[in-house]
Amino acid sequence: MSLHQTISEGVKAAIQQLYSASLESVELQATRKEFEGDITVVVFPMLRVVKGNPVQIGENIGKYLVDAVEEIIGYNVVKGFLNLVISDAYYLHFFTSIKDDAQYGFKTPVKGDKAVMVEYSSPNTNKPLHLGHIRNNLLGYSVAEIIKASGKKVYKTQIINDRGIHICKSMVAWQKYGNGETPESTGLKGDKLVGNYYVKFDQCYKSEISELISSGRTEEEAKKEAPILIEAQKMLRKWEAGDEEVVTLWKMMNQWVYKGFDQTYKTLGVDFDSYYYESNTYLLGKDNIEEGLVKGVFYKKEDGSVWCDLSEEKLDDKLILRSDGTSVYMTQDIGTAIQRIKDNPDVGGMIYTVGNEQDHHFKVLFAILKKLGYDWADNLHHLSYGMVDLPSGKMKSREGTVVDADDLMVEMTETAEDASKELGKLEGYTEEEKQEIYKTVGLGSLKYYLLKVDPKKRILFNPEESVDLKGNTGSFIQYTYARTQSIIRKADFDYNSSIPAIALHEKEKELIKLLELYPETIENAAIELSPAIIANYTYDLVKSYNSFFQNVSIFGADTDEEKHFRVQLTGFVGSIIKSAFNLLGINVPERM
RNA sequence: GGGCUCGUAGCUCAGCUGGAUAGAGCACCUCCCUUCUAAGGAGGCGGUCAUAGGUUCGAAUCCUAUCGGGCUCACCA
Repeated sequence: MSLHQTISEGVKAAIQQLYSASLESVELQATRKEFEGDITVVVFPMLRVVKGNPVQIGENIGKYLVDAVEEIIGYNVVKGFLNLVISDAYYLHFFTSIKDDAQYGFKTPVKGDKAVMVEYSSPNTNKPLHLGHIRNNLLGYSVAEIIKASGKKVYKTQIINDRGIHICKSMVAWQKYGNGETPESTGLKGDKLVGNYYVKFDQCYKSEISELISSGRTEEEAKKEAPILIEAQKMLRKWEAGDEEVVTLWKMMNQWVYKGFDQTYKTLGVDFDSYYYESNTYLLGKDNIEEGLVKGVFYKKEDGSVWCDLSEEKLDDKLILRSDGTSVYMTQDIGTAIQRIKDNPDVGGMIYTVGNEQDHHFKVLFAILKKLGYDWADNLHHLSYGMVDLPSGKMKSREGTVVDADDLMVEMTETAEDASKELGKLEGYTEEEKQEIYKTVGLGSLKYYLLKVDPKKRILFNPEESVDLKGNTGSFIQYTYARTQSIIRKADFDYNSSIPAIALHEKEKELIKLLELYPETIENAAIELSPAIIANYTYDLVKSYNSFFQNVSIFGADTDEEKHFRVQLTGFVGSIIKSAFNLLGINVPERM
């Protein structure tokens, strides 16, 4: 039983004994620093069942608790707040009970609990990954890890947009201007090479438009009649008809892109269990239309188009099938969702990591799936996140203000290298070891910077701030971890033995209180789908540890017992930092 | 115009289902390296929690309206 539960029970018993009334729940909070005590019981809500002066009631409960509950050794009442003093023995006992638990905070998977599928990344095969994708990938990966830690099986997946007119654009441009270039012949990453041809197409398209306009067409006509666009449309039809030449070209260029993406994912440290390709799924969903019509969820208009009535959900009716019988984006998404559950029958819910510009789309998608009657439709979540803005404004690919993912990761690593060299802390390590640490630190800063903010908020990406090593940053936390490891290396005794009774320093108590909150924090982050909760918790823990580190002498302790305990505490704090950062997908260096 | 969302210190952000005098970091100012990693610590300065009402013992938090930023409302994906 946790301390909170013990106290809650105690307070309920006190009210029962003293006032013969019963409480539904007890409100507890951590005591503010200015007051004496550790845990505070708020008396006000009890006034509904117990009549009287809150201060007097607090006094009575406090007196009762000191007698009845072993862990409570004192109390004081300020206004309607009953502050309870918890014994050192409780904290020591609690710490002893968790310190050897390598799985502390992680629940073992519950048998029978349904698995969760997390979709993230969702790239487009003609554009290299950029800063926005980095936020998406980090969020998706981290949420998947957090849910795993909270005790569920997780499948990570991504759907790749590899078909459609826009894909044909880069293919046409490569055919016309590529001269047979390949990633090997140019030394370019495959996704970059293909991306360049996508840009090339756009340039060519624009110049054709202006030519047409100057020869007397309206802008609208010009946009439709540009020869290169006609060519791309022709190619799409050929692709859909299975034309061998086009399909071969498509496959070749896709392979280049995937190879490039893999490299980026590897550097970023994210991975996937399965891949879905739109070229395979774009026809899905049509079968489900018949099912919807039979169930009366969908209806057909005279022109043959199929719609879903969503007036009950206070949403506009949604088109599911065009009058010409072709499907739309929504149709595909319905089909893909159903297909995924078929592929993985143990999955009971899905999380879609997609930007908030699609909030409406997912609201509609989930509503439709629920109407179709799937039991898993209640467990669908849109992990919606805000855009990443630059100080100069929005990222726009057409204006060339996009921050490329690969470039950014290299820059962050270089900045970490510069800072590290300036401080000169890595002397005596091999060049390889150093490079590894620079990478860990550089990427750690980037990841933490993007994850510490509430997902649903927009992020202002300030390049200078993101590489900052001071304050609430990833590298500050990594630094603290490295320091804990240094302490452990220096401790030449076995710090794993049991802990004797000693008086606790205020800073030690604060640390243990924070450690107590760790499992709850993971649970919360899993429910809220927010890595930011873990990030902020870790920062609090690190701040608290640093304060301890600076104000409490570890090796210069008065007694061996104290030294012993402080080293153990340091070791445990280090292990929590490491596992919390694992949940964020951030590595920690053993030294820096 | 309808819907959703955000607005907290000069800047970037925390603030759990309403609880005590709203917290951190950056920046600025003072101290602390002969002692465990100073990428650190101790402290100072800095707020009408966008605005106006309401709900109650009590509101940054809940409700309503207004202002401001963003997104969205396709037989596009």
